Amino acid sequence: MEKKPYYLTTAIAYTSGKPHIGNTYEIVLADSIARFKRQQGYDVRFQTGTDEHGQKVELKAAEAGITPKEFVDSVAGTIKDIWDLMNTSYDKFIRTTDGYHEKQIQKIFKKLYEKGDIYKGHYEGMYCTPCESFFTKAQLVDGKCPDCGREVHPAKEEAYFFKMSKYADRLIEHINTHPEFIQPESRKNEMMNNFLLPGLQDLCVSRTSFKWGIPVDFDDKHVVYVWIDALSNYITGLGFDMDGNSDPMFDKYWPADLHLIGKDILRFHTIYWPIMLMALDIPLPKQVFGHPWLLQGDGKMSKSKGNVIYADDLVRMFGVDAVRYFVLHEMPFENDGIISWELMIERMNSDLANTLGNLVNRTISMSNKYFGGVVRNTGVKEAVDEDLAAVVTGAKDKVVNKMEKLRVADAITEIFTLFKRCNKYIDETMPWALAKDEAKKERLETVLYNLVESISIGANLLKAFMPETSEKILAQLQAPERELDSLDTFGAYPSGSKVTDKPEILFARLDAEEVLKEVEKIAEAQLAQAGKAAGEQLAQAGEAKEDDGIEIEPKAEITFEDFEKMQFQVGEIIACEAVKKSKKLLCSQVKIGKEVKQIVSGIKAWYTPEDMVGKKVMVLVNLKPAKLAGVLSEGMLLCAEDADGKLALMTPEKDMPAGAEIC
RNA sequence: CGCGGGGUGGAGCAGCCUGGAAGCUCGUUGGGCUCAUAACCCAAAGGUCGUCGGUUCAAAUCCGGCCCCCGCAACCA
Repeated sequence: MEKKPYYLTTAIAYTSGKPHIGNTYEIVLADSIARFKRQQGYDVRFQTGTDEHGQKVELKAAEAGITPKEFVDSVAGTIKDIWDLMNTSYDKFIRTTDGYHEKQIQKIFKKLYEKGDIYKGHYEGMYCTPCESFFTKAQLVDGKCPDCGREVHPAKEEAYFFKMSKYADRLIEHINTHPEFIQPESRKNEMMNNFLLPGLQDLCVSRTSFKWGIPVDFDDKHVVYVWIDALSNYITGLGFDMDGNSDPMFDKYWPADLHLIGKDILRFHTIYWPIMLMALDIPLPKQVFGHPWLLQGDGKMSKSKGNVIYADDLVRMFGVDAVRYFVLHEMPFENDGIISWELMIERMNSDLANTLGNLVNRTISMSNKYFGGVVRNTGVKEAVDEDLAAVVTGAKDKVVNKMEKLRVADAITEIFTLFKRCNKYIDETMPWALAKDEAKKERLETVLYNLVESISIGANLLKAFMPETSEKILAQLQAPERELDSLDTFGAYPSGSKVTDKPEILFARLDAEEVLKEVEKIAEAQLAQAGKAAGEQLAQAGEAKEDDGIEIEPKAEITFEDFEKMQFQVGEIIACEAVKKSKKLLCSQVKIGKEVKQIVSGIKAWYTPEDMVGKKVMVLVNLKPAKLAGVLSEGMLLCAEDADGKLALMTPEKDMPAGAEIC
């Protein structure tokens, strides 16, 4: 019988640095789905990879003093190592710097251009000539180039645009007629209401401001911008060819059954990508699942706080399958999940060591103790056996149903319900009591047989999620691997088999204190590294500071003339209110000399309007007025900002009258 | 009135679409057991299901107002 193809992909990881556990979650989730589908008899193709172009990579490489290619080779290697460490079974690891990919991107771009869906236009904004860069007004720092601090001027940059709106109606129709297309469904409204229904903007699909990208072959000033480049990996990785000479694999696996991505890039996958495919006359993927994030409980992960959790640290301390179990189990379907070392330890001890590991261990020990390891089904049944068998044989369908809905965490829970039932069965039957009575010996044999059989079924179900553990359990029980479909029948364990005489501890209980001590060491190492990097930057800036001063990008030197252009004065805040419709803005009336200026500032998170009134602050007064959230702002209140983005207003050290010049 | 998600025993979550005895995991307390990794099994305590109001014989669930939290979008001059 021909196996049904199943093609699933993860997002390709951006090669700007080492991925933390949150990034790693996606590949593990995808892997469990891929393995499960294989178990169900599908011909699975599972693709992942790296997105390697773009300005950020170009900059990071320059900082490191190596070529972009050298940089991405190194980071892609790290990413692949972590994917392999997590024991993920991808069939294809694509890199957007792969030759075949780049070639097809150029063809796709050209095709879209010839078709008229991509046109040459202009990107308007503020241009910094020396930096050859475009900025929106919002990106400017004090009206100047954010990179070099020099003057910018309004200009147009040539760029290619994709006519998104042309396909919008077709896409809306498709989403409405395919409710399963966007998962979870709650996200569907967000896409519709926010982007599709208000009308799509044409998408800028090329850049001239950096070089590290795939050149547009008919206009080599331009490189293809991320959308077309990165998204297309899903087809180029199958050997798609724009000229019609696609690899047979493409016809076999496309359209993809599932794109598994983070919820943050849902928009690109449910709007831009489908529209691109429509323009190319390629069928759309069947489903896009925007999974939630795995977040750290105590604030954002940051290297400078030393609290970044990486997969390799976790694996070193807990083992691969424990980490797989944790990320899969802890992640709910729609909301973000939380990871912390404490939670990790708790799961490890309670679920893995106690419920599962101990169950396997006590079962094997009893077999050895009472029957020299030989497990026989003597058929001496009692009523309790039926409930056990019902729970055990019912697990398969439950797991299949959960997986059908991509409820991976729930699927795992079902399997552990099975193991818990086994523990209960031991108490119900009390094998140690049976062992004391020679007449109950055969009953005892059946009890142990039932346990071994139940655990075998559970272990087989566990295969997709914790492959190594599954294998270990089956090996210790001398149990054969079984087809998924057969796991709803009880009694397939070959009677008379002999379990191992030396049961290996599957998951050792961990002492929380000891683990947390290790964690301290990791944190210190991270801090040291962050400190080192910071130190280097400080040295470069030539202004070494004490304690934990923060570093910012140094700007280019300015002349006194430049400085003189700016006028700073002391202002007194005489009234202040929150700007409605805005989360961050406060609108202050600032008395400066005789004048009163209205100034809007993004400091609502740190000051209440009441706090503000009466304060004397430092004001940049001759900044060109602008509207913020619809409110006119005629200057800027100066603030100090720390690494976490906390702000503090600058106030004169001694009392000064409103209007006093600051120079 | 930009879009969306959420507020359920100490912690983390399910239940809400398709109203009808408030559930799961962990933790706590008491008990049981001794095969096992101080594990396993049982029981108990603990919740006005954010808040106010409406519909209904009946509301965590449906409807409306309000208060908080979190994403996205927009501006953090």
